[in-house]
Amino acid sequence: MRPTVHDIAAQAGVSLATVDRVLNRRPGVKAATRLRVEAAIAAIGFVRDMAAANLAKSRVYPFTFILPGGDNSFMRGLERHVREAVVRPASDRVAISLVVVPPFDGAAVARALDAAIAQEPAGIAVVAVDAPDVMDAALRVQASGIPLVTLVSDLGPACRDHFAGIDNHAAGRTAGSLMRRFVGREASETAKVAVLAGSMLVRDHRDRLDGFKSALSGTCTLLPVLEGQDDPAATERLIADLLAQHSDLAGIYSLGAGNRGLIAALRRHLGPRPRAIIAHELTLHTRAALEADLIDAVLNQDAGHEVRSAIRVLKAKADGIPAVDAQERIRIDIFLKDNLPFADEADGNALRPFGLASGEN
Amino acid sequence: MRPTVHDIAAQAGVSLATVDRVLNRRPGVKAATRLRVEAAIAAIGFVRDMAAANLAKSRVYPFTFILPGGDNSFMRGLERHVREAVVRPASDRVAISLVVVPPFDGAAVARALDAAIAQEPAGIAVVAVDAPDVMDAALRVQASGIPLVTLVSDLGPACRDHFAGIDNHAAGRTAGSLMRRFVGREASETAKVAVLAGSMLVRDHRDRLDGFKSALSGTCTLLPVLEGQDDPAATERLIADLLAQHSDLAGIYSLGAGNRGLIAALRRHLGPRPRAIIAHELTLHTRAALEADLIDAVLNQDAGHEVRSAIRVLKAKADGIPAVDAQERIRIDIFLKDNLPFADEADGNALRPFGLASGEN
DNA sequence: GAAATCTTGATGTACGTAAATCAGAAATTC
DNA sequence: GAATTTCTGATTTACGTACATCAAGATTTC
Repeated sequence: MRPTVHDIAAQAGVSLATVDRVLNRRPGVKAATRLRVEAAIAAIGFVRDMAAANLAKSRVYPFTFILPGGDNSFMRGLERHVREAVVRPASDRVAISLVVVPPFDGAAVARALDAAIAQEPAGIAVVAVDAPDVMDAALRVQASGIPLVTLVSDLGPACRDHFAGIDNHAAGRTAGSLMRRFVGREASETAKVAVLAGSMLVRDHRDRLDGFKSALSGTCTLLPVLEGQDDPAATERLIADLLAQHSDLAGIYSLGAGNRGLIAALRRHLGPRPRAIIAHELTLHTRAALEADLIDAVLNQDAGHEVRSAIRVLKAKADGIPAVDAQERIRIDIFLKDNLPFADEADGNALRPFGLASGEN
Repeated sequence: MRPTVHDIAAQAGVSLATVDRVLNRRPGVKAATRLRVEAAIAAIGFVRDMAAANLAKSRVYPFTFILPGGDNSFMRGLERHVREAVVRPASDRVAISLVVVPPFDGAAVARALDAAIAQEPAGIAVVAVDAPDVMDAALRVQASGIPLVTLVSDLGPACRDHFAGIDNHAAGRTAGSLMRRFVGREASETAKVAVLAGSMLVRDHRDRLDGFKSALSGTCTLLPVLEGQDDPAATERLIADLLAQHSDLAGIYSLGAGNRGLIAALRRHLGPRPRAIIAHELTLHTRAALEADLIDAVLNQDAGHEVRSAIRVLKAKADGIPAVDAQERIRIDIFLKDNLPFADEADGNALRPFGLASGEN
């Protein structure tokens, strides 16, 4: 049996009340006594039962999550993970309210942030849009003393307490390394590689492109970046034109959303496809494309990890404990056809048993 | 505030005792009443507070973990994660005793299993050695009604309740796919690829080799498999000889331990190294080799995930709840130089704050 | 030496659930 | 209709911690 507060009291020869005062840093304990108690704690190796402590405190952490709406598969998966966290009771004592705003609408995000401030939550997590009014709203959040975490898409260190997402420059480099190797050395310098982005206005996409370029660094010829604006039909046309014009295209890097259009164009395309197609985010679509050999690799950020990490960080901030950033670094997953995880782990289409949280990683 | 058992009782118009009987599947409740209570649970969206439940149960699950000793970096990382679970109090109520046995010693593993049986734990996890006496001991464990989980290395479905490890055939296929693409198409058929194994007597290694071959399927010429027997010096000589004899070697797949010898040989080697070097398990050594461009890719299984998964499964078995296998599937991570996680996440050389579990993913 | 302050002990309630006990009520059997 | 059996209610204790209150002892202050 693990030692309890009673054991500390016995060991230190003090009362339970005194142990409690020491443990919870309450005043009214002589320095000498405090040392005795702390020695006893160390001696018997006491660790506070957080579950019991939280139960006794019956403290709840009201958090607000702000996500973009729309039909982006990744965002919908993210939303599912947030909803899962909403109903998960596991010693978390977290009460999450979820706000969905129109996608790519900075003003809407800013309004949602201001509305959240009024609710006085213990923390806010937001999928940010890189716009001035959002940054202003973020500064207002911080000014009101509410911890703020950006999710997936960052705003820069000045506007938030923590970023729960991947290092997008590293993701771009990873894509570049894969591209370089998949394309092969022989034709490398003359090999044409295209990049498909949603919009260069989003910070993540810019970072990925920078990383991609730096990893490729002169081994390939980069065509001008195509911007699909997250519109499947437009993206499909762009890619179809691209394939028609460059029959010798060596690779495509799709660094944002818009995979549906890309995949549709590839599926329709006759003749040999480029040697290397690399995309982001494992969804039903990219998964199917991987399995059908339409795509070669998918880089992924685990939405579930990001949500749980955001919650952990917010809780730590709310308690005034510094978050251990190294622990909260989100990994960049690489998936080939061969190492695909089960569908229900990757995206949000399978239900879990009632009241059970997912297997934590 | 979240609804509690009291709210269910009020809503269903029954007593607390009856709610408890329904919740904990105790007998003595009429079918009709049970339905009423379940309807009330669904109606008010009750979810059991697991922290409080575990506290009240004050149940502990004594588990025994049996790991191989030796200086294998991966196994030491695994041991660290087990030790971490030992001191983790978080609502787990798990009491783990850790047994370290000599590596590659089937008899020792069998003895440890029998010794564990005598302790009557609620479950046993073992890094199995694929030997007849181990299988016999495993069967004795099962005969005594103790749930058994194999960790990292399997024994086959007949001898255990669950395997907490990666699909090694899939891992081999993944390595094969990467190899094929890294080597390039032009020289493919004549490209020579070597495989380095610890010993073909271990099941995991055989599975990986099979998967590797199937993914390569005639696109490369496979040299005879080298067996380094986990001896760094011997492995280094093998690789040095290999590099000397085949100056046109296109790739090396190191499918087991012995990476230290491989890396040492590569570091000493003068002249161009093979285009593609792929190894298993992210350790300090493979990490450093990746960063130094001595290795191109590392496949990894997350030891922390495996340990936590094993604990979850053992607990579920102990409670008579069927484990949800899909949730417990361990992923095959691919790491390039560019998407390396922080050092202390990958292997076991950084200490975590006292009493804090790792981020779970 | 009396008053004020600081320190400690003793005790009780609370959190949400588990589990046990005992007493009735209802349904079933003969 | 009496004797069983099955079901349900009421109540209590416990888990490990937090937190508040009151009393009393120890120490300091003037």
